[in-house]
Amino acid sequence: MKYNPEQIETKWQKVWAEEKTFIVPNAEPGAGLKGKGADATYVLEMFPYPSGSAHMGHVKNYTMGDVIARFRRHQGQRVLHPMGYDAFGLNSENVAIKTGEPPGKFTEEAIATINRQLRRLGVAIDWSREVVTCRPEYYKWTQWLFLQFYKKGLAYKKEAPVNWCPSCQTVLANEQVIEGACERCDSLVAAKKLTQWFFRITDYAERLLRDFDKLESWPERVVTMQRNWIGKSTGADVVFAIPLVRGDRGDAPVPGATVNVTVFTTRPDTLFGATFFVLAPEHPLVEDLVRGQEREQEVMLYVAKAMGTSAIERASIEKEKTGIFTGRYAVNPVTGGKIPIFVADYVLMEYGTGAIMAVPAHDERDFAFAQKYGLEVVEVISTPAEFKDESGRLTSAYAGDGVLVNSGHFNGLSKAEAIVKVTEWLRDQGKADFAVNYKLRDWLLSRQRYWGAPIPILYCDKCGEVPVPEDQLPVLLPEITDYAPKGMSPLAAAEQWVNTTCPQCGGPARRESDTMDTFVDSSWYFLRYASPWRSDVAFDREAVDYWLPVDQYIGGVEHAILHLMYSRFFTKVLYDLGLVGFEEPFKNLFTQGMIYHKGAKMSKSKGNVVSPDEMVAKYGADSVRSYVLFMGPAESDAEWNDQGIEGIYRFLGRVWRQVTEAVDEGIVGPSAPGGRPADVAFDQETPTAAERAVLVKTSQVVQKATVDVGQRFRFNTALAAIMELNNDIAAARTAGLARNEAGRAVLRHALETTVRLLEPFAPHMGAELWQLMGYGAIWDEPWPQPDPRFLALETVEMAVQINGKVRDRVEVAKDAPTRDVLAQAKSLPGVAKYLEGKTLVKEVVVPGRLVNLVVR
RNA sequence: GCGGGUGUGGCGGAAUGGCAGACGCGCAUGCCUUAGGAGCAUGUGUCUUUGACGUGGAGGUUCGAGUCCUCUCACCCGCACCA
Repeated sequence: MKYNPEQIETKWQKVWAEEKTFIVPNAEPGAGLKGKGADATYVLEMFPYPSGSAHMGHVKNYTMGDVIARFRRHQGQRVLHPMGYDAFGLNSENVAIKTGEPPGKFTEEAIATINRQLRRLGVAIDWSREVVTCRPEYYKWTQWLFLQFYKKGLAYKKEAPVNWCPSCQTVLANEQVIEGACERCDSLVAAKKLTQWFFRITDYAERLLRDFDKLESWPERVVTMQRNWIGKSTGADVVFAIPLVRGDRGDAPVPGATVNVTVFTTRPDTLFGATFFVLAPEHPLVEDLVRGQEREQEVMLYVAKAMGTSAIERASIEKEKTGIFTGRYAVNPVTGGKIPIFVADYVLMEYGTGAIMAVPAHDERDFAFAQKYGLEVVEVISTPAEFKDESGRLTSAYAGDGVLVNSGHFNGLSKAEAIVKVTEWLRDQGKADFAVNYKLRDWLLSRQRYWGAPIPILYCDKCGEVPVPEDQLPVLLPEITDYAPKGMSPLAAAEQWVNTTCPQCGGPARRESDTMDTFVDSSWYFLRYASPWRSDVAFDREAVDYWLPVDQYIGGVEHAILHLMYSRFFTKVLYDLGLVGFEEPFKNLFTQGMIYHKGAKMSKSKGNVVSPDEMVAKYGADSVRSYVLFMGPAESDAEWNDQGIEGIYRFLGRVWRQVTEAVDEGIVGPSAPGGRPADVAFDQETPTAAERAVLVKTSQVVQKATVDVGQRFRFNTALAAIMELNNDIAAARTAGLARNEAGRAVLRHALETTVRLLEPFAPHMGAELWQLMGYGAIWDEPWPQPDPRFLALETVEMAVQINGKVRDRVEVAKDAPTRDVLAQAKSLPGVAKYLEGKTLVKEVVVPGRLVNLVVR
């Protein structure tokens, strides 16, 4: 019987669908369950964005999750392994703009395609829990969650300079801007001042940092990336006074009157060296300071120019810093000295207060600026000579440690001491306080696009901003005909939909026409899986308590910040709202590497796409699944190799042949003697050396595969071990192990074990061979256990080294005493000749491994 | 610039401080076959081959280093004027 993957795979896929094999009910309601079920495991892969069809990256992602899910089921866990679609978003909308067809149509077609592909891959998914974010039964609850955030003051509207993508015709979150360009289309992002909706994620900055401790296993680099993104720095807020001058407020300034500006600094210890002051071009104070003053025109011209410069250009570090003197001065709060105020584009309005104190001696950027504009440089931290020229002038800024100098009564303090002392001193005068600053900005969630969940807010002339009452949810997307963006959401043009009545006063009201960022949809989908059928709540609390948090989350590293941080934020808010009982949604995270082909990421434009459908048609799902995991460590990027899958296909063919032949020979299968496979224990008194070798190999491979799959996620080495086992079985059969009953029993055990270990990777072949062996549902079998009696061979071959070089080998009993091993080793002819006439200095014996004799 | 990572045969990759190159691909030779992008067997790091050398490079620790430490080079990823 030839291995025919197509035939057996469709056969078993049908069985799994008809028998609802992988549909896992929730625990009985009210079964007294509180909290996570001891037998509950939640394995989740990031759900796909349905843009056409699944690619090899998806195949790898979902296969990996499937292997883990099937493995844990074998270990006796109830496994929640659901699937859904992140179905709102620009891709479908752009198709709609081109074709004029509703985006939902394209989306549903893509979903049907990916659905079919995943089923054809044999992924063990509970399809009864499918979640699709663009369907009203889902986005109703996205809107409901928005309203909960809104009620808590965590969703708010404000006017702010935002990132505008001129091509996508919508605003973007900070996280979606990569090097000044739109992450979707690479267009240069422009700064635009607009009124937009935000989530107050900055309120959670500290907890997002702190709760990394609550995670079990996340890749270090993902944590680091989030940490950097949140960008916490500690220091002080320091108030600088700017004396008013003639023309500021009426014509006669009150003597001593000032306007105060706060700056954030991480280096309050260097305050004595603050020789100038800089405002960002966008800083509102700039206009006030120069109004009616001599330099007004010049400064405002500079401001206009700076604001017209693209974000990338401005951010480019190579670019020379520019700036302009305002003609005004600020008072250094520690020295009382007047320092000039500049406007410069190296100061960013988005960070801190948009104003800085400049300490050129100890800050590289300030130093460069001071050099260019001939500003004073005062050393206040003792600086090593390498940073100075012969005359003792600083040649570059020194940011390192040192002792304070030129700093009045703080002289002699260390940097760390001074940071505290200077801040305290100023705090007592009301001029400073300790402060923490974050790089993280609030999450801009509104989008001027059609294909998203409408923001459930109304604007009434009388009542103002009014949330849509919960019982009126969902706010359905209206059907429209023109999807093209025009700088406003296409929804704004749907007059019938936009114009509505105010639920509070009954008067006319207009709907918010912006929709939500799709990352809102994906920030809670993992909760919906617990009870997607509930139409009365977003999720069933008891079911969520039972299944969540997610035990193993798997996806691409490209979501390290966006999706993963937003989901963490959502979970914390829901925790604060009392809606869930945990603060971190994903206990363990695994980020898989990408699959490349011909040296590049697969993409249609490069023409280097390997189609999963074609590969499945040619080699079968089992081969494709096994190959994507055999390519290399799952977390590494890997290059697709057509000959590689060929090799795996041949391997599966060899297993197939090996087992079917054994069935024909009556070694395994209904006609073979023996009981249930799980009971096979090997009770022959003394196996022969050949039998023992196979038994030992089997147990060792069970042990390795269990650790590799269950703990290390090293599927490639697990498969390699199974290949070794299969090779050894083949060799043993060739050598005549099947000659007698004992040998046949050993072979039977080894073959059955091979099939069971291979089954998570190649579930169809596993099911088919298991059936041919006369057994039932392999997916419900317990995972094989190694037999402790057969974890090591009776004798081991040890290397014998002289001075670290292998000179001979010795065969000894596995637990031979060191003394005997040494004696045997020394008597070896290949060793004795090196010992002759030398002094033995040291003897090292590593049991079971090697002997090292050090001679001189 | 800062942070993180990776460098091992012709290729993908294995190796709790203990015999470097498991497993797979490719290649070679032979067998089988009407045929082979099938199967089987054997071999396959390099070299000046009784042996020596080999994990990007240079040092170090150790009886012993791909693995630990120091320096260095190359490449990749993330952040990037963050005060």
